[in-house]
Amino acid sequence: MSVRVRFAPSPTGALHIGGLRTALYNYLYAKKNGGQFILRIEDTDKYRKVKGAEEYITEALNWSGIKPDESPSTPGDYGPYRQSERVSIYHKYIGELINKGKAYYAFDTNEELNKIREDNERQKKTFKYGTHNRMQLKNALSQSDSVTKEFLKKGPYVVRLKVNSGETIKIKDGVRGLIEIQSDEVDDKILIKADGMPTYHFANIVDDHLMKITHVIRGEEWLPSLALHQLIYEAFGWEAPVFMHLPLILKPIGKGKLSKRDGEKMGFPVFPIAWGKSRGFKERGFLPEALMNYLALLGWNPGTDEEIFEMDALIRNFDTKKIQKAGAKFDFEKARWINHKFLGFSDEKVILERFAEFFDCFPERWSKKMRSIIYTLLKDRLFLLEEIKIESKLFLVDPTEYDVKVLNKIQRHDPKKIVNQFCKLIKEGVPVKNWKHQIQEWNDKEGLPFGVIMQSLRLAIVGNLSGPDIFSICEILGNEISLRRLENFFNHQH
RNA sequence: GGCCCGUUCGUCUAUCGGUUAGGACGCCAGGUUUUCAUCCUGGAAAGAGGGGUUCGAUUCCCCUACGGGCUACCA
Repeated sequence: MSVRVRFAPSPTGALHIGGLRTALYNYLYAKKNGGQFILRIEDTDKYRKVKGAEEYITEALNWSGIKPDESPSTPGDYGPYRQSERVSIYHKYIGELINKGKAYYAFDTNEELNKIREDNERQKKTFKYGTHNRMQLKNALSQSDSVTKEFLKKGPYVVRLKVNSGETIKIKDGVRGLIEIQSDEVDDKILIKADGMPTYHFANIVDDHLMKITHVIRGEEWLPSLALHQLIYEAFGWEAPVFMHLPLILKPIGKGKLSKRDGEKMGFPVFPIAWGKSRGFKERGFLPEALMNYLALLGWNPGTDEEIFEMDALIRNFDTKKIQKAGAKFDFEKARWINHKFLGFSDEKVILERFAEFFDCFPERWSKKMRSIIYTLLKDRLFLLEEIKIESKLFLVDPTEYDVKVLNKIQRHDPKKIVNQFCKLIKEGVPVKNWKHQIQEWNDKEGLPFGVIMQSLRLAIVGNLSGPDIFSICEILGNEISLRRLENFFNHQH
């Protein structure tokens, strides 16, 4: 049987890296086993549905290089599966469960149940709709058929799963091994809501069955629902897929799982691509394959010391046996480092073209060749593509201030005199590649420490002592601008 | 509170009962770069605690502690 996996997000907002990682693991598993990966939008909650979220998910996955292998068979529809479009299917299957006596209608209102919940809480008890109290509540089991019929006519109603008492549910999890849960811990969960929509639990199982999903790889937050899901499979008499629950991605500092809001708060992205005002990994200058590499390593390892993997290597090496059990804290620094590595071995031309938006800070007059030269000069310094903007600033803006500390340190060697000497070189038309030699000759008489000469030049050209090779900078700047900067320094009141 | 899952350097992790507990990020030091960064070399840094099982436990079992998740007509 061919491996079929799915990623099933609900469109309640942007996908964050936790969800993305789940998608990635599913994708890797499918590709590793020559199976199919499908995308299913779980939009059964019309109140929480967020406009644009589905499009976001599709785009984010696309950017990440995770492409679904299948679309609904509806003509003209190339999008993902949507549960909202499959409501009639769920209705058909809930009928089956009701007929089998595995599910039943219930009529308790939200208010009634909330009141009981509150009362229970005051007594420090947990309310569970189930064997021990369902006969005291308003449903098809506790009422006569004629009363039920009337309620059904009036509506609204829900459908609940009938969970038996005293059973031990045993399920094997591909990551965690055998998990045992007492059926009394599972309540008679609602399968069909009052608005006629299925709950996640029900739609999920029906779809996974119908779509012939063989492996369910999802976040650990679903582990408590596992028994319920197993029970639904059993109620239908269906074979359950293999479950694998992934450890959660945790906040880098503080408590709890990483949330969508942590992004802006902590200064690192949590979304693959921009969502509203918050910039994503894409906008910060991550190569998608670098992000995938980092995400893959967050909760999984290849069992070797190797850490840098492109997608095909990820697929080749992926092994669910190596999935971690404990939650992992998100580490932005490491993600940056991996991106730096990818930048390091990526072809410059490809970067220039594929990530053109990061070179928008370059003036139009700069030729292709010029851009390439500058990027090459900057490349080793970059961790994120967004840094190009800051790193390239020194080519665009003449310094107006000079690092005072450095100035004080070299003052006694008369940096102006040194700078003036470089001015002379330019005026005499000496090419940059000969500057070093010429200035050394000049210095034979002066006897200055060579470091001071270099520092003076750098200070005059960029204003401080950081940045790439100063001669390369002058070469790129050209004689005119270099001379201007040197003269500015010369005329500056220090 | 109840239920479930988890626990190796600060972080991500390796370890099929016997290891000087390995690697990576970050950090520190040195080198290269006559700057900074990159890069290279080196260093500090870990088995939550207590009981078992065993000739021997980081590794297997139990308890405690701590961390996480769930506890909706949300997913």
